[in-house]
Amino acid sequence: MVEYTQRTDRPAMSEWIEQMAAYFESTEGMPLIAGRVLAFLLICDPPERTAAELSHALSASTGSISTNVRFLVRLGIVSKTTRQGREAALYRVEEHRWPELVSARMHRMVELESLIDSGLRMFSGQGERARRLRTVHEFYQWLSEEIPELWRRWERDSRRRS
Amino acid sequence: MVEYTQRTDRPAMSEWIEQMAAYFESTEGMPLIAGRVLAFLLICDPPERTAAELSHALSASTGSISTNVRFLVRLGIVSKTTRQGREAALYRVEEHRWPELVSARMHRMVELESLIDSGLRMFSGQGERARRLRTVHEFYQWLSEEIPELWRRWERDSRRRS
DNA sequence: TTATGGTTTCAGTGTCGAACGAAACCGATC
DNA sequence: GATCGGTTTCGTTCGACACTGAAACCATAA
Repeated sequence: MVEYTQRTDRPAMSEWIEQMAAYFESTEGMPLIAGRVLAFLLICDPPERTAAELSHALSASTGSISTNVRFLVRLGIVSKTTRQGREAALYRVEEHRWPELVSARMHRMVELESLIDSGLRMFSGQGERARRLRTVHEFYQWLSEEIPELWRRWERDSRRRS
Repeated sequence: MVEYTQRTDRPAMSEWIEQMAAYFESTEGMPLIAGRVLAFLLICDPPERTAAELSHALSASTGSISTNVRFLVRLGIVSKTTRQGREAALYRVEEHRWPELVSARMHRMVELESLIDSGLRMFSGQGERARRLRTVHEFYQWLSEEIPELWRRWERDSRRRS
């Protein structure tokens, strides 16, 4: 008889997981299963799980778990640990990495600055064309100073807290 | 003989438009055509265009232009103006709205706080489970104070500039 | 009223990617 | 060696959605 390792206990728990997955799907474009794995790893006890356990707990195919877990590892929010004498790899969420991910997301937003910039150089001659671009550009110039500043502040504040 | 209203003049221009569209597709999940329309409206001269002109300039079907222009209008970054005595509506980019859009995007990121919060309440009993959630929660608590602050600063700085 | 741009609606097409499940693979144990 | 979990690879299915093009629609001008 198989001992299923703690399925998503109560309905409330699996509902919370679904909401998390839905959030990541809609705002980050993350596959549903990846979001479920991430959410589950945040609250499962013990915190380390094998791919097989994830597959059982979330009733997703082993194939899907494999690709999505790899996705999360590449993202940097989940880590894979192996031990000798134990064939199964263990996955756990690296929750302290969360701020880095959000930071990276914001930096990608600011990346648009360089594109706007090149457009501005390209059409600098024409007054009206440049006007609209300049308005957007001024904003990104401001933002691209503020965002790094924001994360320096986070470093400082979180260091102080601990 | 038909007078095409200024197709994407030089190859450099249409390439810039493609890069913009690609950016919005990859980081915002925006349809390619919507990104093209947005980019084109940022640099076209004169700045107001009819749907038919957009269709010509970007060689996209009128149907696609219709749906994507509506999408951009609903987003708030493009406006539609009609005049009496003129059946064609004119579209123009509302470049001063750009900061609002970026702000909205960031606020959606912060929305995760409430979900994490509810999870935290749900599992507050168990020590280990709550630990990971609390780490993430502390970050979002900090962030959800900083983000509104950031935009207050933008209001202030941009007012000063003008 | 009819004719003339222009715009929207809608059904159909093609593409992309999420998810599955079976087969292959890999390490460790017996 | 063979066996046994566990993991990855891979071909396939399925659904979503971007895009098209033609038909319907609408407002103005003749």
